[in-house]
Order: sequence, then C-alpha cells, then structure tokens
Amino acid sequence: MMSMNSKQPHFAMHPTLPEHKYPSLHSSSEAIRRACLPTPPLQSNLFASLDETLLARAEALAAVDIAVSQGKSHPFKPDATYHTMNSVPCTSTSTVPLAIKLGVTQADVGSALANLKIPGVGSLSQSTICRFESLTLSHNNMIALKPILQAWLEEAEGAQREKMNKPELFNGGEKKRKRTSIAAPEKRSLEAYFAVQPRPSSEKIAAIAEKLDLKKNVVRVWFCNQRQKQKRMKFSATY
DNA sequence: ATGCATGAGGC
DNA sequence: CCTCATGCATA
Repeated sequence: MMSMNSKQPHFAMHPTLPEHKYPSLHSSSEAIRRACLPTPPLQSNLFASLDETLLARAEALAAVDIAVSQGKSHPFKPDATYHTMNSVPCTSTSTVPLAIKLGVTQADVGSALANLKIPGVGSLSQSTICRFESLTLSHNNMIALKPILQAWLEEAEGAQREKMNKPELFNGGEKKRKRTSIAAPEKRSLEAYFAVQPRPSSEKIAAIAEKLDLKKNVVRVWFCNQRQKQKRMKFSATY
C-alpha cells in the first residue's frame, strides 16, 4: 500500500562508504553481505522509507554542494521527506519503532548488536539507536549503520527474544561525568556569535568565554557541537 | 530525546 | 584544533 516506484537501494555500492571506522564493512562477512543486499520483502516498511530518505538526502546534499560551489543559496524547498521519515514508526520513548513488535527497547537493540558477532561491530548506546531512528545521525553514519541494524532485525525476527544485560564494566570510582548546563542568555549570545563566525579562532573563543564567564573548553566544544548539528539541520530546516 | 563531552584520526 | 562517531547524564 505504498508507492509502486521500485527504487533500488543501491547504497551497498556507495563509493565512499566508511573509513577506518568501519573495517567490518570492507570485510567479506556473510552477515554483512546479506545485510547489504537490497531491502528484503519482509519488514520492508521501515527500511524502504529509510532508503528513500537516504536517497533524498544524498540528492539534497549534492544540491547543497553544487549550490554552494556556485555561490548560491539553498535551491530546494522545505524537506517533506524528513517529516515523512519521522512519522513512519516514530514513537515516544522506551519502545523502539524498529523493535516495537519485538517488544524491546532502544537500549536492548543497541546492546544486542554485539551478539551479531559481526567483526568490528560491538554494541551501541540507546542514544545512537534513537538518533538512527529519528534520522539525526550524519548521512554517512546512517548508511554505515543501516546494514548493521538490518542484520539485527533479521536476527531478532528469527531468534525470538533474548534479553541481554549490559555488563556494567568495572566501576573504579564514582566519577560520574557532569554535564555543564549553559544558561539561556549565554546560549543566545553563543548563537549570535555563531551566526557571524561558526569557526572562531582560539583567541576569539577565549574572548567569548571570558565575556560569558564560561570555561574556554566549554565554548570550544559548544562550537564543535553546533557545527555538527548544523550539518544535520540542513535537512530538517524549514527555510 | 537531546545537550555537552570524549576520543580517534587527520592535517 | 578540527571533524566525526558515539555516549553519559539529564530534562
């Protein structure tokens, strides 16, 4: 009951796939090979739309590159595909769309990936699974993870339930990382600076840090994260 | 679901 | 010091 278009998911042949980060994708693992085959007929809904979106994103990316190289502004319109994707099976919290029928959580999916025994592929966090599902990872990241999650889905469907626990590694000391919280006023200032200069020099960063009374490293990281976010936002932006 | 952070690899 | 993939902690 979808479209009759038969777009071929040709991502398996993506020319510049991963790099050092995904050695397994270059190995001749059977699992990987199977996973890279065109989306199988079964649970095709999610992956079919994923393929469409990835393709749309690739085109959008190309459009941006061309436009930028020609000194023009973004030539395309609000990205409808993005909303389509998010509306696919996106749910609220604990139960993941991908796994909803299997009754497992995003964290479950992430840790279960390690059981696939795919060379070079370990577990992933709830955060990453969540971001994969909401398409908020980078384009390449999406393409790299897709075959892995697809392999998991095949596995999960065949071999029923298997609750796995996350072996909380050794806990030397209670050194919980603390998350800095940048107040709204400061955040607004940072955004203003970012709009003018997304990549301030070390000196600028120091100046900004002092003016806002924040640690220099906090400001530096904020800009790094902002740049990463902006790249992903090219897709969801509503111009 | 998302903000701030870490670490690897690269220049 | 940057980018990129990824995750802990938290709202």
